[in-house]
Amino acid sequence: MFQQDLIGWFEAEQRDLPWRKDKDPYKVWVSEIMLQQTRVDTVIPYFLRFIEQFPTIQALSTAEEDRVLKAWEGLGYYSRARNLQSAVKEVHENYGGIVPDDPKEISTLKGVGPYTAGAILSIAYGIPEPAVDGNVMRVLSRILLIWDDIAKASSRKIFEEAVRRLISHENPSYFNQALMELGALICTPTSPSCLLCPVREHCQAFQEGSQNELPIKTKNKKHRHVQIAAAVLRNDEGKILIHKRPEKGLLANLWEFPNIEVALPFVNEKDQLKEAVKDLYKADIQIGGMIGQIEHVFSHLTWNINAYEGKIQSIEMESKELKLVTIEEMKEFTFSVSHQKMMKQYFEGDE
DNA sequence: TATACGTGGTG
DNA sequence: TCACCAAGTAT
Repeated sequence: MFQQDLIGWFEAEQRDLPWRKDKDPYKVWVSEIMLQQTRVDTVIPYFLRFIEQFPTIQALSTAEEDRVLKAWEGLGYYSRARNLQSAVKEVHENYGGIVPDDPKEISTLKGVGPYTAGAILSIAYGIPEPAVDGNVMRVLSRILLIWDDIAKASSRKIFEEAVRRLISHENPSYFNQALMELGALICTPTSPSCLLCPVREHCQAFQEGSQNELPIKTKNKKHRHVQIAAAVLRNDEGKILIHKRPEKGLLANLWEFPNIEVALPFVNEKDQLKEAVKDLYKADIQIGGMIGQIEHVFSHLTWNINAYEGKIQSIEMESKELKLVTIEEMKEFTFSVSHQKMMKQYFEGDE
């Protein structure tokens, strides 16, 4: 029987992962958010530090957002962290600190979409709800010979219906986790290990030899490139000017060095940056030499940063989004990896 | 429905 | 080198 073969394999072969130590709905929740579009090996150290720092719903709901972002620094998709804290506060205040076990209720929480709702409900509460991620679509497309394009949003419900038909009501937690684990370890995107697969006898793609043609997934478009000019600016005390990014959009609420998107060609960018800093931050600055050129690739765009050093002649510090900090203080603020690269270039050239 | 949203690993 | 990816969600 398919369910038995799948779950039996999972019981024998599952990886020893820190979020599998218990079924605390809060910890399951944190792990599922971190694992969105993110590799297991990357998540492990973040999960351990995060749970150590914020062990309970109570702890996370009362934490400073800046500390939460700092704990997330380097993990990417930072709105996950802010949505998680917002949703945890909601549970703390309106659900008595108990993660709801109802599909409709849990789905109203920020950052909890159809996959995460199903994952928490099945893993923490043993409720037979589908948890369809990329692994599950890949595995089931092969087992059931489903040729729909998994890149299309409309395909997910096809797989959810399949899971509703197949899911073990005896152990929905292991059933869902086993599908994902199988996708991660055996039924991989390229060159799946069908000869090691515990359910190959149930797999229609294996029977007809089409496992390498599935799943169907259309390609994404190539992304755009953006030219950035940025500067590490110090005043006569040696303090460095940093700026908090807007609360929406790319790298929301993270800190950065003053920078602009270069509209006009290369030659003027130092002047453009100087003028922008004057307008935006009411600062008179002098931009000096280049400290580095950084390419930073996001999922949907690439930044090509020309980074300069510079001096602050005068500045009106009014805005909360602006700070002059020492190098030591700077470590307390959350920066994107692109700006960490700048920092590194600057300090390597500073010796 | 399509696009914005990060990062580091990989064949 | 580089496209593709890895336990998706919000808008």
